[in-house]
Amino acid sequence: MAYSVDIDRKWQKKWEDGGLNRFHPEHMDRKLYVLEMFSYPSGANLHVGHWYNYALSDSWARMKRMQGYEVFQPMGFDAFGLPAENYAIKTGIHPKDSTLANIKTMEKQLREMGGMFDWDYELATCLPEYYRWNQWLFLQLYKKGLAYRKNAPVNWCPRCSTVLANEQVVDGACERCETQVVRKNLTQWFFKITDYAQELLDKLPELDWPDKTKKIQTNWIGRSEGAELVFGVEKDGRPVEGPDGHDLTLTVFTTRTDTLMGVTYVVVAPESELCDLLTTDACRADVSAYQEQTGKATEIERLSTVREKTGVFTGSYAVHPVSGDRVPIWAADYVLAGYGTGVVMAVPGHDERDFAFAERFSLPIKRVIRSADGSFDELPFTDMGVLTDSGAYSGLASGDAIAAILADLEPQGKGQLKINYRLRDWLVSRQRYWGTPIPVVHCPACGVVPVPEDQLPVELPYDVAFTPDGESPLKKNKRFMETTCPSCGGPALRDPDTLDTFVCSSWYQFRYVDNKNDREPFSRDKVNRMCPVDKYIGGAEHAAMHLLYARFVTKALRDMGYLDFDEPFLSLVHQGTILGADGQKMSKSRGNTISPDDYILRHGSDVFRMYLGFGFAYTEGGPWNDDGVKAIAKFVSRVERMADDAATTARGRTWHQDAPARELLYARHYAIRAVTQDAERFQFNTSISRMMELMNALGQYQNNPDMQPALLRETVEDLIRLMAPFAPHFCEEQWEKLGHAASVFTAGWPAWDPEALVRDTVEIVVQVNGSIRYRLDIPSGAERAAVEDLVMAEPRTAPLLEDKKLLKFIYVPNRLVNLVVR
RNA sequence: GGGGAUGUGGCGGAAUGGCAGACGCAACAGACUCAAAAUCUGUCGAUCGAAGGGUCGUAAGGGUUCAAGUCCCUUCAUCCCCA
Repeated sequence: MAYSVDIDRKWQKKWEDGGLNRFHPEHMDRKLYVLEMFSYPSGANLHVGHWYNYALSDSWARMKRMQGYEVFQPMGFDAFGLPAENYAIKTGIHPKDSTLANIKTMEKQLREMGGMFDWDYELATCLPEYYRWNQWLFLQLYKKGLAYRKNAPVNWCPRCSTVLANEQVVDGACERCETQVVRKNLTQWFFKITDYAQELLDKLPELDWPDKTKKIQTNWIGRSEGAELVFGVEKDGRPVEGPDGHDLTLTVFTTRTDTLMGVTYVVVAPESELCDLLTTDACRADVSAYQEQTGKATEIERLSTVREKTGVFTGSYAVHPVSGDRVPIWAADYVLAGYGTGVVMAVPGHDERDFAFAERFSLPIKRVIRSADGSFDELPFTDMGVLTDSGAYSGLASGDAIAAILADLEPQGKGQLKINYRLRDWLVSRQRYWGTPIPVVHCPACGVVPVPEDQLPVELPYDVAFTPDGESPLKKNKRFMETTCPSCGGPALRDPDTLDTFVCSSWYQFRYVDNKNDREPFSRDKVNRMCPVDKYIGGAEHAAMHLLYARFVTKALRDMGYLDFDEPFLSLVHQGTILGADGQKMSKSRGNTISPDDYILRHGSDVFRMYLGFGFAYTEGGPWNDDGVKAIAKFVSRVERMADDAATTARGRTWHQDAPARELLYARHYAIRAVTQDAERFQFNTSISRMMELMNALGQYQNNPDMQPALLRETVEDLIRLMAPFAPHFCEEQWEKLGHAASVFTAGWPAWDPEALVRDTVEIVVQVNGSIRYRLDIPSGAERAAVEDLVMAEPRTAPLLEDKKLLKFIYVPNRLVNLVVR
């Protein structure tokens, strides 16, 4: 029977009936946890991106299985989130109904893909069996002081009067009604990831992750070493009383304490509370107008260095900590309230943004640094250098000046070393319906009261009006909202917000291993034995948030005693993106999408899978090409014909090593080694190339008059085993045809014989000053001296050295000789 | 704006600092065929040469090295990410 989708179905059924994909916890010593990022159950069918991620990771896992590992490869669904809710708003279909239906379809398609998933370990985050443990996690973090509430700005659409997620804001406007979005403060829940900033940074080097992903995390965390300096404040000629009753001071964070004597003004973020405190009555109107205007700008716009600088004088003055000079305090939106202290000392002579701002508003610009080596140092000069015009500090190098200034300021309480992180705490509140309810109760008498663990889950009600009209949808459901206080028993209200879906995905890798546990989120013992995940595969778009959140939660769980390791994912691979045939991102509006189903019906799922493996560098991706699919279909049918031929020749007969046999043996073991090594590092395209070469060698050998059937057959069987992870249904069929009763996946992975890879002679190139002059056969593995004799004795060498002096003889074993002459 | 990548034949893509273009597609030629398809064989970076062979060639320009697609600097282009 020629390979087709029917073969797929035959083997899918056999695998299911025979329990081939079961994970056996009793073989824990050989366990390998292979995890693909779970998917969002959107739309109806799996798209090419799902296939690319899941099918090829599955191939890798299948290879590991053949190599003797007990592979744990679960699958599940990241089932809460905005798309289902937006879909519901548009169509009226309840998120729960659409999500559960989508999951059904996706499960079916994942089976049809031939994935080696053990469905006993499936999970879906929108089910109470799962999200009750999200709530549990929230409560543990709350107990530990790692979950807290504070005011934070949200994107607010005044027209829809609702909160928008960042992805719902398009060019500063609401994606639904195109109204300008404003920033508004709301009390929200945060996880204190910043407590772990340093460890998140420190543990990165030991992870087997792509360098660029580590770099993204490093930048995201954004550690900078600097100092906090304290300025005094004068408003209308008098000190200002701060919220604590003491005289108000301004603390700034700077990495350039050496430029302190160049400060000519100070800037506060317009949205900060400090700004209101500092504004004088005379300036009140201007500042208020400015605050309103600036509320519309996004952070990215505000931090841009090319954008026209805006700002307004607050009327107050800062008192310089060293000179005691008074400098004006401005409000300007290039300073953010959420970063550092929300106050910046402006040194226009040595900072580009301060310089642009000072020019725009005619503020003084003062040089206090010169280049150390006298090189060009036009202002703004932002490099380190030597201090000038800085009083007692003049003449010091920047580094020394920082130490000297801090040494002077520290005793007065006006300055100290400080490490600052760009990372901010994780905002987990969402004013949305389709998510995990936050398990706290707001009691008029007791305040915020956590729901006792034995009352979890706080179930998400089904019957909710989720059309947006300005409030969290849950707020309108009286039966949900109205409850009694667990502490005093009086009437109280539930929290109407839900948790960010990144909470679900921050710990799912632990739930998989114990997904049916109804007493705890997971058994500590099981997780310690099964985790961390050995190989994690998913899109690079999660390089910052998801991966950072999961790392944080792992560390928090460790510190609370629920598990005993530091990192959730030891080794990480990102697959690339498959583009449309036009080289553009696939999208319905461009009409360049590829539907896997059509190809699978026509060619079988293995041809589709193999094309994905062969046509792209896995971590790069690239444009789709129909011709490439045909090429694979052709290759698969060549292998099938070869297997047919081999199956008809008797097995078990011996063969001997003659010249053609040695050629084939070389090709065979070369392929085994290359496929093994390349597939190991997710180089599926070159792995498949090597299989094609082996197939070509088999074709040659088959036509040789001295062909020995037993060797042909043996070699074909090796090819089938090498191909099995990439074409699992097809290879099961061929394996069966070749007379094997058991699955090819129990047949073991072929081993290469180093002996077969040693050839008698090798061809090297002979170069003169780096360009190739001729090629020469030498005995394989020859000593340097022997090669030198051979080359110097070679008649072709003499003319190359005529009138020249041989300076150096370079020999790279078995590759080349370079004669360096003058 | 910042951060991260990428740039190699007509195309997808290979190359631990050591023979650039593996493998495949497309194209061309041949075999088989009444013919076509399928299959098999060969050619296939540019350029000069009848040929042996030579010269040039990995976005552009510089540099390090006996040797650079690979390492360093500058420029250009494209793509991705930004709580």
